[in-house]
Amino acid sequence: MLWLADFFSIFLLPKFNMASYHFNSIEKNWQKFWAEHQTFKADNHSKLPKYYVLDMFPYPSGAGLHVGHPLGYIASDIVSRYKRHKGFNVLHPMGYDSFGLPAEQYAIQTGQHPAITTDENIKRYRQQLDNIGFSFDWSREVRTTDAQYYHWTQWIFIQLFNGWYNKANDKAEPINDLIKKFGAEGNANVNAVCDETIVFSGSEWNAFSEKQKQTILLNYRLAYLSDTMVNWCPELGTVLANDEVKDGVSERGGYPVERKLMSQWSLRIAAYAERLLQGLDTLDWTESIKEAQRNWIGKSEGTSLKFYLASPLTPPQGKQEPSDVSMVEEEELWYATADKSKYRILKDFALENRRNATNEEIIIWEALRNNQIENVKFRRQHIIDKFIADFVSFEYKLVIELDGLIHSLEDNIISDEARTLVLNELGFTVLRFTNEEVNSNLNGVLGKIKSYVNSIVPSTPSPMEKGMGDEAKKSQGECIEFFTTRPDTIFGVSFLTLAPEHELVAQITTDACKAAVENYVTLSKNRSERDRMADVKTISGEFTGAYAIHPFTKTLIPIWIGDYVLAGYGTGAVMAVPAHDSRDYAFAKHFNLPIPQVVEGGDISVESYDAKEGLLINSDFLNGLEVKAAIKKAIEKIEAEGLGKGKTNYRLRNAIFGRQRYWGEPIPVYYKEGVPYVVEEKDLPIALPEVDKFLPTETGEPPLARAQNWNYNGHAFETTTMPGWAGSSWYYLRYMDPHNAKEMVGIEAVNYWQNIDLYIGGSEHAVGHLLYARFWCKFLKDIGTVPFEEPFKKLVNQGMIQGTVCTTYIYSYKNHVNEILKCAVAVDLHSQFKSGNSEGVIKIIAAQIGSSITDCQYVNEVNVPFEFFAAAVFEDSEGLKKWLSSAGNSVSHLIIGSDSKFQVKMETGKMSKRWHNVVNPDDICSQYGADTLRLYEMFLGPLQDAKPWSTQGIEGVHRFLKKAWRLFHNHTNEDFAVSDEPALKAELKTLHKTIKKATEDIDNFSFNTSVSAFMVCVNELQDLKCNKREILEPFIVLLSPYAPHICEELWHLCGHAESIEKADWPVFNSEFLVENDFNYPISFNGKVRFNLNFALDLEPLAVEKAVLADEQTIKYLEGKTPKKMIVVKGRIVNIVI
RNA sequence: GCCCAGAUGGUGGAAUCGGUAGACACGCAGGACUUAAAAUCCUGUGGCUUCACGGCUGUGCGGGUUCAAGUCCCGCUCUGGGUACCA
Repeated sequence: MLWLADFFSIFLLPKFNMASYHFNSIEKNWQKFWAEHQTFKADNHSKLPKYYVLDMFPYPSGAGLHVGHPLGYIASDIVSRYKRHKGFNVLHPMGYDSFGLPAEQYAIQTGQHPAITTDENIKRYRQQLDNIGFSFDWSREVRTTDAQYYHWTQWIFIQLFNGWYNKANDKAEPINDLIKKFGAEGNANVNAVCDETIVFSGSEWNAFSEKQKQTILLNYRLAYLSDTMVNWCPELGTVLANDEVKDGVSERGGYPVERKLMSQWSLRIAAYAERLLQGLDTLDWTESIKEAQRNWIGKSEGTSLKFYLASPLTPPQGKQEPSDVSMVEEEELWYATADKSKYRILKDFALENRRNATNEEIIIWEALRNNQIENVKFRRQHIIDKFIADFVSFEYKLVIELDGLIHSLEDNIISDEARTLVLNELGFTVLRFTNEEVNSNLNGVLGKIKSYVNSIVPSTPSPMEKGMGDEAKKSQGECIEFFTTRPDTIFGVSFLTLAPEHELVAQITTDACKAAVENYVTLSKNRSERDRMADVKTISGEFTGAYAIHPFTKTLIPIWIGDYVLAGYGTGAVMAVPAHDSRDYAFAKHFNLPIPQVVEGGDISVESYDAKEGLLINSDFLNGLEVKAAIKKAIEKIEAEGLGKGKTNYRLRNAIFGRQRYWGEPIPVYYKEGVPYVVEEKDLPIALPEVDKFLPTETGEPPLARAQNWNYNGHAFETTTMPGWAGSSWYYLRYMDPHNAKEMVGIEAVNYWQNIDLYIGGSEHAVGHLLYARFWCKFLKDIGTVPFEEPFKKLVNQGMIQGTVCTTYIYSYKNHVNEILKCAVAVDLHSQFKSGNSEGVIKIIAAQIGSSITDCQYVNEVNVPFEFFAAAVFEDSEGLKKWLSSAGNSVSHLIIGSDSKFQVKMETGKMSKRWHNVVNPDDICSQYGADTLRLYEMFLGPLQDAKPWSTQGIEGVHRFLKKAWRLFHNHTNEDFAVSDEPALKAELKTLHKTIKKATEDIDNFSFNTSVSAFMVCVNELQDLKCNKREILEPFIVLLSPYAPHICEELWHLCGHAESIEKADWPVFNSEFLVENDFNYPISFNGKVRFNLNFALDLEPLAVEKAVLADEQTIKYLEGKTPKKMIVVKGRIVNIVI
């Protein structure tokens, strides 16, 4: 193919075709010219209006660019070039999102440093991009893997760490201000987005140890360390964000993902939930992307609501006391006072100790519990710092220890003296008693406690006493809290459902139901996330035997558990209204529970009526109200009675920010006594260290733990790295000021360029990248780094260019001499095999191979390169066999279809190395030229639509360029020939029609239609035999954004020394399109029969008269009188008979 | 299930405001030039019907509004994308 083209260009064309269109040399020349003249360099100090066009920068994968990548880049390039013609100072940069998993996976397999792989891939990408002639300002290139770049990614992390979200001002503020406030007045009046509401005074804050302060501050910081349930992917050895997990497997690689509790860096994106939601309304994005973000943020407004239990809580196990603090609160309390790094272990020990209490311990506890001694509240087996105290009172800062107890690991190592010392340091007094004392002289022991308690004044509530606040005391733990968006349906509640994991399940379950409930809980625990997701239809649950009291009707409501209720959302409990919620309805039907209707509408005997419309019935004080009004009234009543509060829930979770990976930005954090600190800004960047292997350590720590001297002034560095989206969340800012060594972006640069006028990229980033980048932008606005709140004003999603995926299936079989062989088989056999008809498959294979087959097994499916196939069939069987064997699938036979051709299953799918269907744009460029590729990709259809790649039609576009070229050249000898004669009216009309269309189409991103307008223009000019400069020069300016090389060449042939890029966009003049008359379509009852020409200034009445007088009209009227006549000036005439 | 987008010739698609459906291109058929091929150019090309003029029909399906509907409204079917026991 190639050699033929070369042959013609070298030997034939120069001889006979002096000036034909040699795209290869033309394109190379101009690409060189643009690079040498820095034609597309953007100026930060221009007086011109600015226009910022951005493409989503690519991850430089090993497969190189495929024809799908440039689609969006071509569109943005057209807009950039157009805007330059229109007199804008255009910023159109490109870079690489070069941290990522594939390079690291490759590094693990080969030992090759990811930086090397990445560098090679970038070189290849750059070459491919250059071939297409983009007008990028390469002097501004950024790479997320550059230390000069991730310096500032780390800097942003530090700002997040040093920031907290002040709800009062609805913005992020410096943590130092918060610390000052804590010191002055405590946190009672701080309205922050934080994890826990610990209340302390200013003096208490000042009395806290450094460690305690830091622990509390972590609850406020926007970048924080916490124990979170994460999506752990063992195969990849890392955690994944929610949007990186699809259907229980990793989006990249498709490996299973499990839920795991880990200490992780997270970003408090949820603080910005409302602003992220509100901001969407101001954006020029497609509705579907905005909707996807709204769903992801998942705002739901409703109310919290308490149901009191009908009977007091029964202890689930003999030894566990009725608690006035629920287990959750107890755990939170532990967490507040415990050493976080040891918390997980300690918690288990504490629970274990409680369950296995010694006799002496039980004796003391029976005396201390329920405020029996001097009304002092004691807790048992409570975690303080690294220790588990046997008994503790926070008000009196008193710890009571019994000797002879089995302590936790740490306790065994550290002596009792040391324990006492540390506890004293924390402000506690320790009283020690031996088991013998307790057994022989309990009264003496209690007396000592009493006299101590009476000797001191109890302290005001401390942070440790969180959970002992008024609210907890009032509730007395005997209620269950719910969240509902439909408080109006409160009278339709016929049962309550708790998640199987709900904390109260064990405590409320009656003995009669205990076995079944425990069984069910175990069952749901063992069901993996994936099973639970896959199996949505099966309804399951158990009755706990317990009842709650309806807050208004005071009737008894049974409490069930069911795994359709998620522990992680709301309160993990649902007030079930089966008549008006489809899931509750299904549950009620399945277990035969009542379905009382409280909103009019629908047919409750068939299905639930979920619509938020209708009048309330059977609902006491809500009767007769519309749903909306009823919701309002119900909330008022619930709040008035102290049963709950109007509340807004968001589905948006805080973003986990750490990855147990090597190839990412190091998190600029070090640990001092287990407390995280950020490094000083002057020490940035913290460069990614060298490691011997890119794998976790033997002890399971991330790869960075392998690095030598991985510490900061002797303090160990964080070993996790940032996730892939860190670098891409702010890269658009760095382009504005890419070489600034002092700041991430200078204020002057960001004030000039502002936010992005046009952002083009794939819709696969709908929630991930676009949401995170918006979050960071809002944060950067809060801290004064950028002057705008939304980074991307207008977003256009280009559709994916899909490839063809060809699949064949491999079977292995044994022949008559017991040899094991393999054959590749057509699709129809595979479907038979799958449906269990292996007998039939064996028969067909045997018939083809011509021998008896004793055994036949399906082995796997193999994707075959598309280039082997013309149209789902394959004739070169030896070639295919060869390819299969080179891909590791040696086959002895191909099973041929009835048409004696080998058939392959063909589907459209993603273009990827994996499917062997990547089409390289370089091939198109060398065969047809970059201009043809650019025009063709635009001509394929609307930018936003997904389309399978095919080269049919590319000839037409190429032909068009050749035609355009010929307009400038003499027909006989092909010399350049443009005339300076004035243009004719018809020629000007064609030109201005095209100016109008091309201008409007770019503004509407309708690039396919403007390509067709150019074709129409060239066809018309060709018919007019037009070679006039007055027409052709403006025309190539119009065409140049699409096909810059050929236009640049023609522009210079026309005698211009400067780049066509500097030419002004032609101005449309409507005068040339003015028509004096119009060929009216004359229709009868809406059917067009013929046309009549009238002057356009002829009034409708006159047109009507003239039409009626026409003999054709008379013919079609067939003697009837028209009932009505419509004349639309310049459009149509319709006669109603 | 829910949300969003869409459905037009053999194919990709056009019709931006309710006003001649199928622009432009591919493919196909026929022709010109040529020893031949390539390249280029010309003609035709939704379906049915007719020697022809023409007629009928036609934008996923069924209704409706209108002088006029691919376009607006109601009810479906199917396809693509997103999302999910979110209370």
